Amino acid sequence: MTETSRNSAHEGGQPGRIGIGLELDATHLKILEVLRENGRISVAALAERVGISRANAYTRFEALRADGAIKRFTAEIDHVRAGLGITALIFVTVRQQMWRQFRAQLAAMPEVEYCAITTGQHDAMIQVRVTDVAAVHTMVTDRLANIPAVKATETVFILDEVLRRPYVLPSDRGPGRSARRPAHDPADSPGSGGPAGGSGGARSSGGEVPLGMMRFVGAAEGRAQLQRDA
Amino acid sequence: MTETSRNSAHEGGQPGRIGIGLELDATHLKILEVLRENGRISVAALAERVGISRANAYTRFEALRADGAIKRFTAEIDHVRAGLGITALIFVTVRQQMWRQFRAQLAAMPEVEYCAITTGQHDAMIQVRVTDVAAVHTMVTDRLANIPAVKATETVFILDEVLRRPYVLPSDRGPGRSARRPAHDPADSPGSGGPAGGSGGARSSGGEVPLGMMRFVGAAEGRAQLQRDA
DNA sequence: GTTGAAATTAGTACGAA
DNA sequence: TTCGTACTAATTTCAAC
Repeated sequence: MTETSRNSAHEGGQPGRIGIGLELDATHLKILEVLRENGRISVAALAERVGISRANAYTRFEALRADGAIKRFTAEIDHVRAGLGITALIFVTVRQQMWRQFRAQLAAMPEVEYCAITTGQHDAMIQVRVTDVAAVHTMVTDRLANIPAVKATETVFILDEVLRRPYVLPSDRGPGRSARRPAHDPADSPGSGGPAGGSGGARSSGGEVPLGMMRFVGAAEGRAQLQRDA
Repeated sequence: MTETSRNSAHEGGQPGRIGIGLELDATHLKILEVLRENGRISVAALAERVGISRANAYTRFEALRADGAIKRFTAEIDHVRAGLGITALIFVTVRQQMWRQFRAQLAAMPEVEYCAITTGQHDAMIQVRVTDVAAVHTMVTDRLANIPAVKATETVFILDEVLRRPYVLPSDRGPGRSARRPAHDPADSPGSGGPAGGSGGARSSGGEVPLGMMRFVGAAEGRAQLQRDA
């Protein structure tokens, strides 16, 4: 229920159908644009803001929902007012072939708001919200340390959340640049084929990383099985 | 409009009033609980699910909105279906006394979905969503590198988003544990007073960090002025 | 894909407990 | 404060164009 979609996989929509199920046109994107800023707007008002008829808005709204382009509607809550003033990032190194266990344990931790599998030095990044700094320490040393799948952790505190956009859309880019494929020199790509298939040469540097350097690989050993493990 | 609230500051609610403006009781939390999972629920249905009258639900709903506990309602969008299949984290080291410029430049980058100021090796972490890997490279080398405030970057790709909860609430914890202050030994805190006032001793380690180690400081030089700079 | 009308539901205001 | 009810306004649905 709380699991998000895989980057490269579908999420239980129509079984057998992997790719896109709905071709999003400019109007669809416009609807998403309005909806991400005001998720409680009525469809009637939405139609007016987008510039289409109400019936059309209802049809498209329902299509976006059914297709999965809109996953859910949610309220953005002020964590500080809700009593969770401390936010931390915990970078986790996961023991190989224990991803499934790691995922299961994560689901049982209510203070975890976000978890992503990453390339680079660590294997996963989790964001937690707790009441005080001590709770972070408890979380890392007591709860995470007791998971066999967790090999090592590194914790960082979030001092300030500068920016949070309610989901980026390709239409955010100016009309001059293509949304599908921004203009660039095709020769200077660091690696083609996407990160999910990443298994290129190891370029792990120890100290300060110069501008633009990417940690593309380094902890990919246990990640190949990720696709079928969980 | 897209700026989120400071961890330790208010956000333009009632001027002069810093702390909490509304004491949240169990019913308020219950409302938030429902609303974060279904932001489009009608107040009538909300009242029924929470177990209060409609009039009461309207009053509390409005109070939560006015107080700022609910910041906004938004639609969760499937970035892959929207055409932004690549997600990356860029860790940025910011040149001292250039935070204001850094923040301003960030606002002009539509592909940035989230940016947080952190403790640890780097100063900020930004999450970007783009169409392909090449766009990440372009973003880092062309756009970020041209910001004088940016000293160094380190990029990591997100292979999978395992978990995303629509905002964690203190009520997520079981009823046995206190929401305000979880039971723990007060002596084993890594540092008291919260991370916002962080200026403790430097404990920066170079290689693999053992379990539970925290990068509490290390790049705090330019961060003290953060409170008044931007 | 659009417009317009009917049915339903949502939002407001009030007095009572 | 909270609840219940009645009133008003809006939204959603469904029809025909």
